[in-house]
Amino acid sequence: MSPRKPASQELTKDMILQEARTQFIEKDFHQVSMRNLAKQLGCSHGAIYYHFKNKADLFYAIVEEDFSKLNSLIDQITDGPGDYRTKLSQIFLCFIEFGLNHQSQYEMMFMVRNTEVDSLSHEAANLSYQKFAQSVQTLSENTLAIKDIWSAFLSLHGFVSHHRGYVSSFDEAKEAAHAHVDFIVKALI
Amino acid sequence: MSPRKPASQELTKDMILQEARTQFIEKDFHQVSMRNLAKQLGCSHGAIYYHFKNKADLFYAIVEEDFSKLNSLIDQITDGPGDYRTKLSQIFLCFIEFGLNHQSQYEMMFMVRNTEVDSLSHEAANLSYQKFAQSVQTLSENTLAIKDIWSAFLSLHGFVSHHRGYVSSFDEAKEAAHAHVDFIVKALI
DNA sequence: CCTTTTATTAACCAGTGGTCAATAATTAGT
DNA sequence: ACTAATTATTGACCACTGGTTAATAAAAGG
Repeated sequence: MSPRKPASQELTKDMILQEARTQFIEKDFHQVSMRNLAKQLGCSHGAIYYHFKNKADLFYAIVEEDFSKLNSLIDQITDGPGDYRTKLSQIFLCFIEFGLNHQSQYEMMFMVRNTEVDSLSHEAANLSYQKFAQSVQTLSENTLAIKDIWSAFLSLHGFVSHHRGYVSSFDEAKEAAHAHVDFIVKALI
Repeated sequence: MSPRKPASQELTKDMILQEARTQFIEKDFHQVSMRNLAKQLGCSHGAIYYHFKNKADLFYAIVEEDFSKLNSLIDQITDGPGDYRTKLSQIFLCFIEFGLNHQSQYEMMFMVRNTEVDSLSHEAANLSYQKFAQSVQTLSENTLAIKDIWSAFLSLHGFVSHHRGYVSSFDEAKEAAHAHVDFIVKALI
């Protein structure tokens, strides 16, 4: 009713992000609506627009945060123990695991073709690939061709983008993922 | 104004399909709206629902027709001249070419995860893969493992689904496509 | 010529992302 | 403590979306 709530009930960016994250697990970017978020948060949908420029901006904040975690994971594997080939497989599996355990984020980063989202996620997706490619490259001590690394990435992308929606987590596609990674490594080495 | 137009101006399924096809080249399933189709056709959007059950039904008619062309192309290559390895590459390239020259159709068939569309396209996508897998299998004289054929398919899918939206036709990704196909064949044989 | 079938419209429904003037709660300044 | 400025929220609005349906005019059939 009142145009501003008392301080104890005030909306924060974190509250919005938390609710958005919750819904983002079950639904994708297009299925989560600002109005339903507002309803769950007990505010009007207009209030969200005070904290975030628009829908893409809100969800990109989530995507960005999660993808920085993926970069850390890749670093951990690259700098960790194990031989070249094992590490390579680990990175590939890690990418697939991330994609299937953060399906909405993956979709927004690598699949949504949308003028609103593009400006944000296009750059971030590129950066994420750079990270991937650089790790693979250094790991192979520059023996791999750039175009082959790119093909490997696209092949991983194919696996994730196909299974998205058909499995609810990486575990359900674990075996298939291992087989696919073996396939890619075979082409690569 | 009048509730029914004179016979000369009556709407037909073909007119709707034609307009939908035109817009489907430039926009994807979600970007083409029934209302805009109607506007271009000079009718009310309700009229379209007399000819098609719903939006998914209308666009699936287009997708179905185009994908049967893909199946024919694969057959042509399989039964045509050339050695095993050349044919294999040809089929892979053909799949990519089709995907990038019919991007909206490809998206609806293999990428849209939507309850309305799923029931229709899920089955058709499966059938299309069956065709692909069977051709590759017979071509290799049953020397290839089923899981490897599946991996090859997913790798092709990764190429198409990545380039969708970034290139406007196969030609713009021709070189990259050849490199990617070589990559896949390397893993396969 | 009358009746039935068929194709169309326009109003309607529930939903979407996004904007904005009005305004109440909070904070800053004196 | 009082006032002025700032800040956060609402709810009405806009222009869209897919989809449904009663009314009805044109066409077809008897």
